[in-house]
Amino acid sequence: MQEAADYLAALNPSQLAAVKHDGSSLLILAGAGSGKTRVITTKIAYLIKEKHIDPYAVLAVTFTKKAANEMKERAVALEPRAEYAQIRTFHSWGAYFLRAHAEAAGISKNFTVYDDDDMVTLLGKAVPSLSRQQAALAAHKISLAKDYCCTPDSERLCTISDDPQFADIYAAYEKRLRETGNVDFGDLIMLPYLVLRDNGALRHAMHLRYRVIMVDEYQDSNVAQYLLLQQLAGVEESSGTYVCVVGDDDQSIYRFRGAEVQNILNFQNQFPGTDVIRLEMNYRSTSEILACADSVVRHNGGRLGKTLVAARGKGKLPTLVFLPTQDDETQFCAEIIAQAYQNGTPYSEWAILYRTNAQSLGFETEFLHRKIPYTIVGSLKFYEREEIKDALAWISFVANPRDEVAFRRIVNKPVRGIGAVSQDKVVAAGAGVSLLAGCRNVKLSKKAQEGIQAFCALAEEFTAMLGESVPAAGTAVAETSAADGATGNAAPEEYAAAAGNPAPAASGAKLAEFVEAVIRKSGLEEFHKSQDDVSGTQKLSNLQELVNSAVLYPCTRQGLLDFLDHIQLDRTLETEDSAAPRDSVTLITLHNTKGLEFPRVIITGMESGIFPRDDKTGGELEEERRLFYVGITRAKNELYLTSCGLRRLYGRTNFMQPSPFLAEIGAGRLRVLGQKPSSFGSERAGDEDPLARRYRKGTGIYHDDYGHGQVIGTETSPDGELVIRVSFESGGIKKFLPKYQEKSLMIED
DNA sequence: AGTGCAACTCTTTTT
DNA sequence: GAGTTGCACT
Repeated sequence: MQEAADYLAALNPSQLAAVKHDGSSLLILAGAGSGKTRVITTKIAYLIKEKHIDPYAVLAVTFTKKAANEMKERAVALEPRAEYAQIRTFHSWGAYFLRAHAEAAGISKNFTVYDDDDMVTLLGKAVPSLSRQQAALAAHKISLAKDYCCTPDSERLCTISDDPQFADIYAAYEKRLRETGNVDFGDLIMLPYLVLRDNGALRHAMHLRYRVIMVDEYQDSNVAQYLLLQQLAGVEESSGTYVCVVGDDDQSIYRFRGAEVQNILNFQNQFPGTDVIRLEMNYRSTSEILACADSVVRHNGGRLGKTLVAARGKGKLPTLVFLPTQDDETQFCAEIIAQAYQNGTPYSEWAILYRTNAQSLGFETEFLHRKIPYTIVGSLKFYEREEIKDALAWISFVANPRDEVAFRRIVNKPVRGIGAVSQDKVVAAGAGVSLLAGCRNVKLSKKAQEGIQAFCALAEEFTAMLGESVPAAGTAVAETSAADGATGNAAPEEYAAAAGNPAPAASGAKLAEFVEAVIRKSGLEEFHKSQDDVSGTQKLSNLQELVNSAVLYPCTRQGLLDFLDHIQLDRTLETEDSAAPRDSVTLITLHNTKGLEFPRVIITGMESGIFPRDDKTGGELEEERRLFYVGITRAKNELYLTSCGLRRLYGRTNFMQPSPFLAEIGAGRLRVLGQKPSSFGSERAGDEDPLARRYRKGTGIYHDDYGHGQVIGTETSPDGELVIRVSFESGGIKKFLPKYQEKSLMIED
């Protein structure tokens, strides 16, 4: 009892109301930093503790593995029985459901998940007339269609693509995908929805099972997820399942991935009788920072509306810094971080935020130079590396020999003389059944035939290692103890030797050894070792990293599938390994900051065209604005915004104007440093510029890229520097900034 | 089938 | 400017 009082006493009145709420659906509008996770986890604990809900009947879904892990951890800390609640990502729940109901969904129970690249590969084969780029575009559209639960025959497909052939392309892709037995990410949501929609008994069983369903970050859910939630909750069937969604419409930033803000805006209509509780007390940021955030997001229409109240003090006024160039920007950031470090502020208190990954480069260079440790979040993706995808393809193929994409990836790597033509023949012969059967049934050239033979032998050997298709149970038991001994020594060579025996690997073996054997025997190790030798890459050690990550899984088919699910459904978890310095500055895209907080934040590149991008209008512009809002609300104590007058973009130097978002923050909410560009109402720069004399109107110019030309006019850049306009004989008119580009501007008489 | 060079195109990306 | 794609050549 005492314990119960304690964990509830930590809540403010609205949080407590959200935890105790019952009787109808609930929408919790949780502003940034309002203790959202605390509310969800406390509610889970409360339901189990106080309301005697069976933990097994609780389903809580999030969007990222990280969020799911954190939620589980914190709920279990409050109530140990929460261990048995289903707390997972939407997609991992989908995978779990589909493994149990593979047949109803029309897929293999040994399915693996195709990522975006795999989709493009498969689509390229399903519709060969598509160029690589067309295939990539169509694959993206197919993903989007699935995010909206549109099948190829759906009437709403035209809202996804106006290409009249799109439905056929989509249908061809689906046919080919079903032949592989695999699914793509969209299927992990859409297929469970379709299965439940069409199977009343199963739906009813789900209603009986899940008495409580909670969804986190609901503003980033897509239509398919909404439809799935509707089926699971049995809204129209009075299932009595309690639904609680938590989110913040102001932080919806994944529309381009199919997220539909309307889900949260319309929740009250879609789930009749919904109560709404707002969490508006912000425990993260000082009030000056929140004032900026509010003044920005206020410019958006169609909000549910929320006003954050700072639980903390006023704090420092956020700072806006105008800088001449992007190099000044990186230097400025490095400088204030280094100075703060001198005064005892750890590097880890700082985060540098940018709109695009490409912007990280300058900071990396500068920080390297100044020996400021940094960590880049989310740029290098472990699972997307060639060697990792190769190894995973082999493993996936062993799990599911209908996997065409995996087959094509590995069958001729290293070279076995099996070219595209031979591959097509094998796939045609084995489609929908088994590509290994296809290998055996197909007639190929002598060279290709030999290669296929070697490939099949490998595949069969690896399959045998999973310890199934055992001829006699008795031998398997006998082999178990023997192999256990070998495993204890963990010597890969020993295992390899043991695996050479006709008897299958035993149940005690670790999957890591299987993965290692696959990598070595398939020739991938040798193949990538030579790549390392030539290009100085780290492919071999990356492969070793993959082997290590399999150590916790048993060497069985189930262990293998679990391992693949883990990899496919937790892709953010790159190797958080060795190189990461303990105390370091975080370099991160604005998107990736969602859910994070830092004592000191610098949002860089606050320039029109970069942030927001200049092609953004209407709803998309509002999404950019929300992204800015997310960025601002990451800051606890200090916030800096930087804006450059000149930026290199795609190899060209461009004049930049300050982001329109800056003007939306009212005057007086920012301390402004640096030279204000003219558009912000600054006085003109001084009169006599020595450069102006050299580059007078009429001056002849020779430029390496553009040839001969003549200065036809001069003006002043946003930061008061001389700008010349040059008309070239070749036809274009270009602007130059002599101060920075003098080297490429030769003066002619 | 593998290599080399010219041409293209550049967001964001939980799963 | 850089990384990638696609074609042509061997």
